Amino acid sequence: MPRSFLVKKKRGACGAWQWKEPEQLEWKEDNTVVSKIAKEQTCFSPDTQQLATVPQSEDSLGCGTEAGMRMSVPLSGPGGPGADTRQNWSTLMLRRSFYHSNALALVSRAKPRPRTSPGSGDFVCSVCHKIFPLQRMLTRHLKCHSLVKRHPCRFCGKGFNDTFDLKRHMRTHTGIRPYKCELCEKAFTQRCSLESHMRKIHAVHQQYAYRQRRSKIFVCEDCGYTSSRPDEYFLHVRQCHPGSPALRRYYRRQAHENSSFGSADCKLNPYLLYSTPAYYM
DNA sequence: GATTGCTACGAGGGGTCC
DNA sequence: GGACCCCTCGTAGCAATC
Repeated sequence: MPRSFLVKKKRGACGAWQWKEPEQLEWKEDNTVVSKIAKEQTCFSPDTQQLATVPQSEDSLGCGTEAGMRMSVPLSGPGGPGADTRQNWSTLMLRRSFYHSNALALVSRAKPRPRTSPGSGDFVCSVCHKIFPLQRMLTRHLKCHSLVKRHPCRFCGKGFNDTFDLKRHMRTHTGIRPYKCELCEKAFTQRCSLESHMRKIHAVHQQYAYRQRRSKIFVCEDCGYTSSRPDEYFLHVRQCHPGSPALRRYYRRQAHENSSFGSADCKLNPYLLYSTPAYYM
């Protein structure tokens, strides 16, 4: 039984949000989920910076293939499933406001435009006219204009463009809070929440520069175990969750490195585990 | 009603793999 | 070059509190 069934959901966090009926979702063969909300979609006009309702066919949902951003804004589902989450998780629905907030977020994000004219070598989004220095950044950005979400949540069906976003979202179901305050008993799902808490409640200011990478912590998404040491983390995963995808990724990497260095079985060597750079996982 | 603290999430930046 | 992975910041929305 997934731990998500045991998560106590604050009504405010989810109940007030609007969800979408599951039958309004279509699961594609590649395990992506796409809204079946049909004929009317909300479109953000980059020219007027306003939302408009436009007809839409599903064919136009391709990533960056059509001019104009399309966001689905289903308007049904009074009350939402927030009150039902404890009773029937199997009918969890996508939040209506997920799409709505997406649209609004893009409206708000459309305002700051640090660069208005592309230089040579820049890549411009044909939908929102944002400028990116690298092609791959534009390619990835175009996914946010698409309704196709390649990483669906197996609990609630909500889709994400990024695996990290999905992993982060899954903590709302599993209740795992890896970021623990050392000065009180509180724990948080995200580092920024902990840092905000430390700053506001304990007046502890982080000694990090803007966008500076923090010290890596390893989080077991199966049970919530955390460690700042990769050897401890992998030993835990190997002992408690031998089928973990994280472990399989680690083994793959070890196999790759073994083939490079010609060494024999070292994937169970804790010293080698410890030598694994933190960013490998 | 305003403020505060927290949750959740979108999305850009960057490193690495295939 | 695209995909993957992980990081960060910014912010909307909510409940609790003032």
